[in-house]
Amino acid sequence: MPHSPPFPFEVLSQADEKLLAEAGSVQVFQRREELFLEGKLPTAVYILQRGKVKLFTTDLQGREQIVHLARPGDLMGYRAVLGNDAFSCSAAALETASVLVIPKALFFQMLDHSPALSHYLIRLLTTELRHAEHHLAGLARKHVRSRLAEVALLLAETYGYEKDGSTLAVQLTREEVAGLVGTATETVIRLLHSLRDEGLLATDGRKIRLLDIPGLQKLAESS
Amino acid sequence: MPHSPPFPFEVLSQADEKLLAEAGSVQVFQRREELFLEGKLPTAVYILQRGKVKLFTTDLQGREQIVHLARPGDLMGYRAVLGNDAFSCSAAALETASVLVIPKALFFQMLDHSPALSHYLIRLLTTELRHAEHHLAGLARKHVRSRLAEVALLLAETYGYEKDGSTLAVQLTREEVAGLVGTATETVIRLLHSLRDEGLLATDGRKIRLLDIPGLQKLAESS
DNA sequence: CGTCTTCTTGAATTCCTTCAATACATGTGG
DNA sequence: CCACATGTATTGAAGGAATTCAAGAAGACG
Repeated sequence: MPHSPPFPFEVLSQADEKLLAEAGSVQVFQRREELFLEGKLPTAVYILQRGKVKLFTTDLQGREQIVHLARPGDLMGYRAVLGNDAFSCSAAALETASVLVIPKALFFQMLDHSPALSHYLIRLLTTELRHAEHHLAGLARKHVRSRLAEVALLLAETYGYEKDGSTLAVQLTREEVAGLVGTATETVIRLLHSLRDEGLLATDGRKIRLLDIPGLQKLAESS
Repeated sequence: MPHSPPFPFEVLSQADEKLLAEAGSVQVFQRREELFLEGKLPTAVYILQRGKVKLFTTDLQGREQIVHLARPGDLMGYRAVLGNDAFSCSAAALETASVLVIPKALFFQMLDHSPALSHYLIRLLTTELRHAEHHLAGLARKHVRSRLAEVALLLAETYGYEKDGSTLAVQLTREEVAGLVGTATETVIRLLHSLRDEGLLATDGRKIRLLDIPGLQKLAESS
């Protein structure tokens, strides 16, 4: 369900934009490179400019639970900064990503004299919270099978399709899909096959084609 | 994990406080009475003054998933209002609750000329989002057994204890506990017995006494 | 080409759900 | 205050869903 409104450079004053250009920096991360780590103290907020990034927590057994998928325009790390707290999750690039890094002090400065930015942040947080709660209610009650269908639709909604109009424009390992669904890698594999057998989707390595969206939606709603 | 900072009347200007006194109204709800319903359009935000309230969604099979427990000082329904959207969950009193009802227009008015209120809301949303994500990661991966231990600790953290210092100051039906944990009522019953047999807690009807908090914490962390 | 990661499959087991039946509690109207 | 109706709690048994472990195949990558 993560699809937050993109960061609105429009809400920034000219002065802020200038500050940003001076104090902010653009960094590039390759697949698997980490932008920041769960438990560390934040020094900046991050705006994704190009590429794809996953936000995830790691449990004691070393398994990843992905809590958010970011796309260009998304603001990351701002919760730790706002709450003056350690990062509650880690962030890593899913594919080459370029990121605008805004030092903490600058972010607060901008926040202080921009009511528009405050209001934007409130909207953003509201959206994310709604998604988190929806996700939560789903995880608690639905079978893994339904959740997998939901994740397939989520990926489509978040990153869209290739030119063919049906192949997901993001490629994840089975393990990463498992981290999204909240299940074991083996279960993802078996259930992907099961959904394939029912004609809901097709797989080719890490490529996934959605063949029957209404069918997937129905499955995602059920159980 | 819901324990948001209480609504700070201090951040309100004198003018706002006056408006609130004039346009706001206090309503009392008995146990099971609903403050608002999932899917309906909001007309107000709600500040809990006394009592306990659950926020929950209902799935197709009619099972409730509790997404938040509110306590005095908590603001409710503000997300639907902010997002100009239908309520994403319902709210019902767990015990007699008195609630300050603030009409939507008034809330926006207050928000518009109070940066302090904006900043407060940002903090509030940040806190709730962190809790939601933590809850989410837990639900996805942990066994029901661990989640039940977590819920017991959550209830203690949220509503505290009776005078004896160990009995939870909130009484829920087994079904409500199941709605918090995300499981079936029967499973809650069986696992409560199992935790009792291990000396982690004791039950007497709907009263629950926590006997071994470190033990419960250890269990909640694991699996 | 060989190594390392990722993917796949099978089998056993655990955990949890569901259904069904019964006990207990609670509260209401007579 | 009792009798009954309703809602809640409990227990057993059967079945199903998903995890775990183990082992092998396929793919990626230097």
